[in-house]
Parts: sequence; C-alpha cells; structure tokens
Amino acid sequence: MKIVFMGTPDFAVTTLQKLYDSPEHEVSAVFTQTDKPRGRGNKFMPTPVKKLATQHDTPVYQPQSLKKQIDEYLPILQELNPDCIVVAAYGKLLPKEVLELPKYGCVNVHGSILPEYRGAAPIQRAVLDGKKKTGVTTMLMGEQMDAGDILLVSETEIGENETSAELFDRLAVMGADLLVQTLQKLEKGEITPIPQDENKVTFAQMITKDMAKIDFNQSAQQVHRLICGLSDSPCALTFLNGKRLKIYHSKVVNNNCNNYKAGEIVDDKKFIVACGEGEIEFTEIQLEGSKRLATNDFLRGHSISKGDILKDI
RNA sequence: CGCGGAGUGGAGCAGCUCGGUAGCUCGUCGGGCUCAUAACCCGAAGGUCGUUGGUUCAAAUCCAGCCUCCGCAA
Repeated sequence: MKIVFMGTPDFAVTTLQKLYDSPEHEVSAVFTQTDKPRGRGNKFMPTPVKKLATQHDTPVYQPQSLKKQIDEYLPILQELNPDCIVVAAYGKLLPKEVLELPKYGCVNVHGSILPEYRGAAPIQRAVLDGKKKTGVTTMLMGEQMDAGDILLVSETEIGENETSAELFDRLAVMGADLLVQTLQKLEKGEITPIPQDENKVTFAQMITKDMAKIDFNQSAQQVHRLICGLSDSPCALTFLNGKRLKIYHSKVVNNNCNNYKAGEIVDDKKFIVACGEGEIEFTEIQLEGSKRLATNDFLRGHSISKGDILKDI
C-alpha cells in the first residue's frame, strides 16, 4: 500500500519502522510536528519521527496546522495520492478534506482499548489508575479526537510493578503489529468498523508536572501507582536533603498499618519508606544532578539515615 | 550564548576551598571461620584522577579550551 505517515514521538517511531520493514507498504511521505527548541541549550531538535524519516530519505512535511494551511497541503496530499494515511500520536486533528482523501481512510493507532482513555495520555493514565489490563486499538479517524470507528483491538495485562515507560514500549510494538494487520485486512475488506459505545467513553487527561510530588500520607499502593504511572517522565518526585529525588521503580513491601511517620525512612540498607498505610521500597532512583541508579548502587556512595523524613520543600 | 551539577581502580562516592605519600562503601580473586550464608575475619590484584594546553620545584587539587553525562526551565 502507498502510505502517508503522520506521527511525532517515539511511540510513533515503532510503527513507522514497522512500515519501513514491510515490503508490501511504501511510505511516500511523513508528516510530523514542527521542530521546537528543546533540551539543554534550547537547541532545535527534530522529532523522533522526523529523524527516522530522514534516515530513509522520506520527504518530511511539518505544517503548523493542517486545518489552517489546507490550501497549501491538500494539493500535496492529492499529489501523493496515498491508499491510506496512518496516524500514530501525531498530536494534531486532521481536517475533513484530509480524512476523506485516501481510499482506505485514515487509520489511527491508539494506546488503550477504546472507548476507554481517549486523549493524550492513555498509557500513563491506565497505570496511574492501577488497571490490570490495557491494550492498543486501531480505528478509522473521524473529526473528533479518538472517536472514530474501531477496526482491531489487541489486549495485554499490566504487570504489578510495570512502569508507564515499560508499558509504552510493549504497546508501541503491539500497536505497530496491529496496524500492519489492520492494513492487510482492510485491503481485503475483512474488517467491519464498529462504532464506539459512547456510554463507555472515558478520557485520559494530560499528565502535568504538579502531579509528580509524592504524598506519603497516601497508602503505599497509591504511592506505588504514582511512581509507576509517571516513570520515566515526568517521574514521581520527593526530596532528600534538599535535593530532588526521582523514583523510577518501586515495590510495595507492606500493605498494613505501621507506627512510622509518613515519609520516614524505615530501612537504610534498602531504602524503604513508610507511607500513610504500608511501606514502599524504592528500587531505582535518581538524585538531582546525578544519574539514574539502581538503589543498591546508589546506597554505596550515598548514605541515608533511618528516621529521616522525606518531604516536599 | 536560557540556569545549574558532574566526569577519580569493575560499581557508587570522598578528596579539590588552604597545591606535595590515591581514601571510603561495595564488587572481583585467594585464604580462614561456620551445619550454612548475600554474615564475619585475613590478604591480594586493579587508577597516567574525562581530554588538551597553561601556571608551578611540584597539579586529582589553580587557570583556559574541548568532549561526554545529568538536573531544572522551555
């Protein structure tokens, strides 16, 4: 199939790579968000998708807004004449003219089992909510965000200590596979799109940094979910001796009540911290200015004291 | 030129302010103790202190440039 790909972050890269690897598909152009200054030094960095597309010498387009610049880009798309437009975490809505252009429509890969978790952060939200199960969905795009008819769904379980980052990687691969399957069946006419059940719709709100500070008055289970859900980015956060301490991995070691204060360090050999209810062990952490370390390694060079209390500044 | 931190034996850190014998917690290897152990005791190997140049009798330590990594802000 002749395909135009639209996407931006790493999640989309996996799918794009899969398309490059599939001999039956040809990626004739890539759309991605505009380059923005990011990172240290505020240098302009290409989006992950652009990086990959450039390596494959695929033409890259970066419109500010397809809707506003439709007169400019519609002719380009018509010229490209794709059989299908594949969209993965592009971050922009597509205008009607674009949606109606390809023979097989615009197919989107989404990181949840729709209609649950429509929107920006489906994967993190699923982990934050302590869901046992999630998945990826392919759908035919409509004009509303993530509201199109469902094509295929693939499910998976979320591990007890699995972080958003880990789940991200798994779902990206699943999504890429599912997309290729979807295209195959779409071409053969083997799929009947199913409208979403509007009564079951939930939204996955964007993740913000002000969620990141850990409140140790919550239960160990709640703290654990926050840590898993926000890892690797923005990452759950507390403070050790006035310095930011990010928690990448943790596990609940005790669910019962305890006699410690919230945030008190209970074990300085393992970095176990008391919560409002239960205790949690940090297993991978990073101190401000230093690198991300397994707690074992961290404790060889840094000392923590039993009885110290972690708290916000 | 957005702000800041850091590069020291295999790992994580200290030492740098006030230049002059390389330190700590681990790991590794050898030996011992023990029913046994990730426990304990004894011993050993392993570092031109990121890189280049400068100051000096002497630089991990002071100065300048470069490389790499990291936190914040966007």
